[in-house]
Amino acid sequence: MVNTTLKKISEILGVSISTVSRALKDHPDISTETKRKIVELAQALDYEPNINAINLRTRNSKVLGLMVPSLANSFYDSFMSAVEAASMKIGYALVIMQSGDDPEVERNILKIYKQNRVSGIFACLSPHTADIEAFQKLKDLDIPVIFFDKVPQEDNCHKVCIADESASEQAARVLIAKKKKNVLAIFGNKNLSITKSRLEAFLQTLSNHSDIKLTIGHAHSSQEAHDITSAFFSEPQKPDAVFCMSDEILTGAMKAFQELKINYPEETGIIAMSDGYFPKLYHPEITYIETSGYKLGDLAFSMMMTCLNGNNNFNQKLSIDAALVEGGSI
Amino acid sequence: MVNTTLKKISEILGVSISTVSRALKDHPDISTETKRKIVELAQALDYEPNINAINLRTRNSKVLGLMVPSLANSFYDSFMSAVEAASMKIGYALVIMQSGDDPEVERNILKIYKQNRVSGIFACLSPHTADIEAFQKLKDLDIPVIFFDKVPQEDNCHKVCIADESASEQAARVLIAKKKKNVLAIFGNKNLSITKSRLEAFLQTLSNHSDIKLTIGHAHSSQEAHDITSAFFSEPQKPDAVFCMSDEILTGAMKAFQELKINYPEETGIIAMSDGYFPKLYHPEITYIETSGYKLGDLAFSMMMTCLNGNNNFNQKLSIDAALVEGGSI
DNA sequence: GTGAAAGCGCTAACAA
DNA sequence: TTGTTAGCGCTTTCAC
Repeated sequence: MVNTTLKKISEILGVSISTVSRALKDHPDISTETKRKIVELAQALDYEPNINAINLRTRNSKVLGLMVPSLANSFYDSFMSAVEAASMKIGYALVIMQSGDDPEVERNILKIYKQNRVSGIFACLSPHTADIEAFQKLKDLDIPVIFFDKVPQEDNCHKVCIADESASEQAARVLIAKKKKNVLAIFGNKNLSITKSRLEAFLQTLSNHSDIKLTIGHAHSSQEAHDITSAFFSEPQKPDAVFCMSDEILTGAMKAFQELKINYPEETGIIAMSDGYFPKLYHPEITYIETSGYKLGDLAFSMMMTCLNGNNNFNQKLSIDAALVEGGSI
Repeated sequence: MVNTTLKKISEILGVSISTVSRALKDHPDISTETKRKIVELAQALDYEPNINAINLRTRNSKVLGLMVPSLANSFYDSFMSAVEAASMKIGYALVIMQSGDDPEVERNILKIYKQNRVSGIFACLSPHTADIEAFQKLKDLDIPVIFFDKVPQEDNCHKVCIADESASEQAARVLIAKKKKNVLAIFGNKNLSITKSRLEAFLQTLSNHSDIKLTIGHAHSSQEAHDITSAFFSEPQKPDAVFCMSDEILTGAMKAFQELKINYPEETGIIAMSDGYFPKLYHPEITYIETSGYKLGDLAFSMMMTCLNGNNNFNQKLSIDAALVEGGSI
């Protein structure tokens, strides 16, 4: 069977296509009686407008693109969840595609978005993306791009991020306040800008506290975080606090805690940066600096709305503040 | 600026629109020379075909819909990840929308998919969805629907599931093999068919083992699973094994274990059904029956392909087998 | 209050 | 080998 169209309805009722179109939009010109008949028939025939025809005619689509390295990541999931919910609320559909951290796939995704004439794009870059020219070109077509989380260095673009510096500064302040003296701090991949900014602010905050012995580790996986933790707690001088830059690192460290039967917060404290899901899995719950994917999603979406409403000529980086959530682990 | 169109290219080159169209499709009719000129100019002008026009003209879109209760769920994430990757490979885009377990939102999503003239739909129902008539109507429009995970009771539809019966039967067999005598089994929401089938097979398998004392709990959240576990381990007759129907329940039970400092597998065993991510978070790792979202996604996608290729007249429920993964927790 | 007509960008049957 | 034409389903201006 084929979809109901305005033409079909107009033929059955013996009116013109434009009358049907107007009636269905509740146009004031159309008489109540005609309107009633048309709306009734449309309902009976399960009429749904063909979005493709509308987009073609009106030259704008209610579709947004969202490009992300991987769908299987709880931070991005909450980001997407927020964006999807907000989009649906205003009648936009979201086309989500994963790049697998491959710049070539990224270019391909961009092409698909262009072909689909999306109204805007949310993009989280792969660490290997050197060149954002393809993104910049979209400006000429009035397609706004909001970069999130992993954003480019360039200034002339829109980006939203976690306030990394402030967040890891807060974590460092907790360590100071709790009078920790021998801290193991585990960060992620050195090449990621997110690692760099978190590490830098962390060191900066602790720089005038020479009484704190600080050991920095870099883990590329949960397993590596486990191994690092394990190694340091086998030494005679055990750390009295562990800092974890991310959920991935936290789960690795906690597995080591369980393995070595380390009691926290008594024997040692632990603090993390997280969106809050994993810290609540443990008992006692982990104290963490909250970096919420939901909030970031909301922020990105409102920036998108600003662009879509024509205020496109600002180049701005917005950050969301992180807050300390006490769990009792330090 | 405005997008490049066939017309624009044809005007510049002084040829007809159809020549341009054919050249860009590498149609054999067009001379090599004309083809070269056209392709070059198209590239220079960043030409990308307008999908809306193509869809309108060809009456079919390369878009699939995927409806899921929530994006923030690791099982669904891996499902979506598999479906998205497979879709992209054959040039389809995925429109993901979350229902929030609200049947009204589900209806709305369906409407949007219909308006967008998607080629097919993957759907995971909310527990409250009583009536799948709206889905069945899509058959008339030749839009295949593949239900996954939470599927309707009806026979005349396509569905893919974890082999729930076999999976929970395997879990029960482990309990028997390990000679457990006092088992706490925590299941999910009673109204879900997934709970029903898992529970039924579990009970069935244990039915001729009257020496095993079995307590069934139902938890609607991780917190409730925690509370149930906590309560039962405060009794004098502590269980010697805990079975968790899902990750959500497992994490709740494990939090209780940590709180009560229960040593497993020594004091009590624990076994779960999971896709494997959460069981590996703990030490010792949790023994589980694997229910993989990726595999289910692949299966759903291949079923979709079958439908899209015209083999739509089968009503089938396919399941993927679950396997035991030993973690050392029981 | 309603209709006719043009056109969004593309494909494909038919003509030359 | 290339061009002409009609039409996909819709919106919107202009006319009556």
